[in-house]
Amino acid sequence: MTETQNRRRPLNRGRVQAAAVQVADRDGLKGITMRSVADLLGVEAMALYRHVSGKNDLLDSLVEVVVAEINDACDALPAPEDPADWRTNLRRRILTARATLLEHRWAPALISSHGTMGPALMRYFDEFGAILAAGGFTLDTIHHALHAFGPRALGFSPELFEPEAPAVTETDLDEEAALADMAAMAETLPFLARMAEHLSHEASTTLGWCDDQDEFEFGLDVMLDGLEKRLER
Amino acid sequence: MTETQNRRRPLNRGRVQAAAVQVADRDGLKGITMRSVADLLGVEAMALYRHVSGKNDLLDSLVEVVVAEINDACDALPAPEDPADWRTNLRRRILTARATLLEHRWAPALISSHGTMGPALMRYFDEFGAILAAGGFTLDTIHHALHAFGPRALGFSPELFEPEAPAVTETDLDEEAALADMAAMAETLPFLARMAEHLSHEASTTLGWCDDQDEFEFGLDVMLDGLEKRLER
DNA sequence: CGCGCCCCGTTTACAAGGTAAACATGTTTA
DNA sequence: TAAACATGTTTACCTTGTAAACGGGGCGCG
Repeated sequence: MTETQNRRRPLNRGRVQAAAVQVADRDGLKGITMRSVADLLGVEAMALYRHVSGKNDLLDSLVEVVVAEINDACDALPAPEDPADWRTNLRRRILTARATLLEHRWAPALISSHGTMGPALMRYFDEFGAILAAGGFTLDTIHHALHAFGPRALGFSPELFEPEAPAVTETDLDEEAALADMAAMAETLPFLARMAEHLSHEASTTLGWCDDQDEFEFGLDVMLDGLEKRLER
Repeated sequence: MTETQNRRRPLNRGRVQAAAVQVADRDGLKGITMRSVADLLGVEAMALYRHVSGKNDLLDSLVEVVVAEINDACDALPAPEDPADWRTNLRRRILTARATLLEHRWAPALISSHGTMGPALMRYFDEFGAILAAGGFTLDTIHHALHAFGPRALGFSPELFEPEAPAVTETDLDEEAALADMAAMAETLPFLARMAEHLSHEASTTLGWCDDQDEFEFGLDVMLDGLEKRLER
């Protein structure tokens, strides 16, 4: 019966990519394995090599797949009311990209580690730059801005400190140890100690310690403010 | 004779880390292999496991090693003239960190991919935050700023588009093909086409297309400007 | 002094994963 | 219909991380 399905749907690059995306969505980036992707397709690992030249090629192509999705989402946006309002237009585009990425949590890491610039990425940046140009920035400034944004242009910012597996069961936050930590910290890390205390006091206002979306928008707006200052008039 | 040297210098965590750094400096991150590191030490791979709990542990610890180096460099800096001049002080610290990272080109990728927060990193951010605090920022704003800076706080910004192996020999920039590309690009990517042309015209001013250091400082200053605006008075 | 224990590196072995090469089978073309 | 081709399978190999058992030398304790 798997055979019947195989006959029905012959393999092709698109199906391989789609399967890889599915695997990544389920098991994360490390879950992507020639064999795991092949399994999902009911096929042997070596079969994939007819359609991708190797794992690297597959991974690179996944970046393009995701960015293509982003482009689609951006295309679906209503046309900007005021083309000269670069700030609103850029912000909207970036947050749209972010929304798409949130459905593929593994994508940021992939994008960061694969410095390839395919057609989809180019198109994204073409329109990105066009928005800035419409806002009155010079080509030079735009060029710098593209570098300055970095991954933020695509809607994510690499977090230096990601918990990965927080998993602190209630019972194991040992009060005593925590206090000892605090005391030690206050000595060697006076500032962080102050901040930790401050944050724990108002922790109730936000969900968890740091709301990713909030942090992202804060950083984005800082960037936009800084850029605005460079708009010569 | 290797034996003699082994007897002379018994293995320990520090030497393992140092060897790993050396390998990475030479062959890049992917060059770090239990066996390659062991080889460099004149030892078998499994010997490393007495001092490191696994490759992951080794890699994590390398982050700390590098950041410790950064901290040393920052400690060697003369004391700030004006503690309230957060902008100058922060800028100096960040650029010092960057200078250190430039000697370990592999470090940024490592740091980005290992979301661990060891003592060295904590110390770095402790002083980082302290500078902002001395400048008059609220704890909340500082917290946001730390997120907003992200890797830039350590002196690097993830480049979305890294050439990796530029390697365009003079003979193979086929004039004809290049023009065809340009034409095709002007159609589908009008903005990038404009920018490419503009940049190629003034390419002589900077070395190569994009000067990393310049780009970095531009982004940094944009960020600082944006932050300055959030300094409530 | 000698015996046993432990520190530390070695040997051996295996599993996971990428991929080359030969092969089989069905489809298309001459 | 036979040859060429496309597509997936089988086998096999290599690299790399790591578990487990081993060995030997130095040090403390009887």
